[in-house]
Amino acid sequence: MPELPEVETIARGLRRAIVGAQILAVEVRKPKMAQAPAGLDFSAALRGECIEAVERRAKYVVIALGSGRRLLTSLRMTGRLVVQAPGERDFPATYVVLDLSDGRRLAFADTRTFGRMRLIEPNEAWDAEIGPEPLERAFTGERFGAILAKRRTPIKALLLDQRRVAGIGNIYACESLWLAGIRPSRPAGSLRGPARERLRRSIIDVLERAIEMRGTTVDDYVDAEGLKGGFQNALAVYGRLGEGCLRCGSPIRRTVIAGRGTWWCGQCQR
DNA sequence: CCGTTGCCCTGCCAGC
DNA sequence: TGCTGGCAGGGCAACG
Repeated sequence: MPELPEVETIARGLRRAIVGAQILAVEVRKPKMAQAPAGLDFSAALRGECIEAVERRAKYVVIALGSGRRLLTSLRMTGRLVVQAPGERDFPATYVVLDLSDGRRLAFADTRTFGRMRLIEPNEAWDAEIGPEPLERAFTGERFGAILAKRRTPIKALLLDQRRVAGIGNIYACESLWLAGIRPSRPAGSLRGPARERLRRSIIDVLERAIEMRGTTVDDYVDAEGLKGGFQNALAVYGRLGEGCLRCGSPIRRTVIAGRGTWWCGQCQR
């Protein structure tokens, strides 16, 4: 499930691989997965574009194009964005293929077809509603405090809300709350002082360590080279129902918050 | 405005 | 063995 660390890993891999390449041809095999602004044809608009940069914003891979347009990719749960050598076989469920000038291909595959590519006009403020990047300087204690203040929603639900903080998904929400020793159901606004600062630092720490280990592969995730991540071996709570807490030994519990499975330690998360 | 619920979609797996 | 139902979940729409 690509979240911030996985998307960051993919974006870094793509940056090395495809910046400077030109898009020669585009094949869309499932039209709903390749969206363009009104009046534009996705394939025709991309044909001939140069790839100038690859960035990440929240859980989106952002490919900056010569025209000033941008190609966004949202991988959702099972999406893959992989660079393939000439003649290499398709991944299963490959739905959009960009043929590059050097013969390689950028393939977008997704078994569950929840993922999307979306072409964005140069001046479109597509990320106006998305919250601050937790690994940037602007994610200060003061800013985090303002985001949590007076919110009665469970802190776990708030962390998953991309309008509040960018890039955190279910795995890293669970892991950050465990590291900070905070119960996932706690009202966001009840976190103040040291607990709130512990959570902010835990979010940053967990995301940075996960990026170092090239993300978490639970089942599907692979990076731009098709390689699995390593952080699944460092998970403290996610998916560990009934196993011992790494801090206190009591069994990890599972509940549902905001419609998502939530793993946590009833003993040391308060 | 705010917060919650349901839907999209397929693969996997426990249970019968 | 083969089927079925439940679960996995990011982002969005609909609802109260």
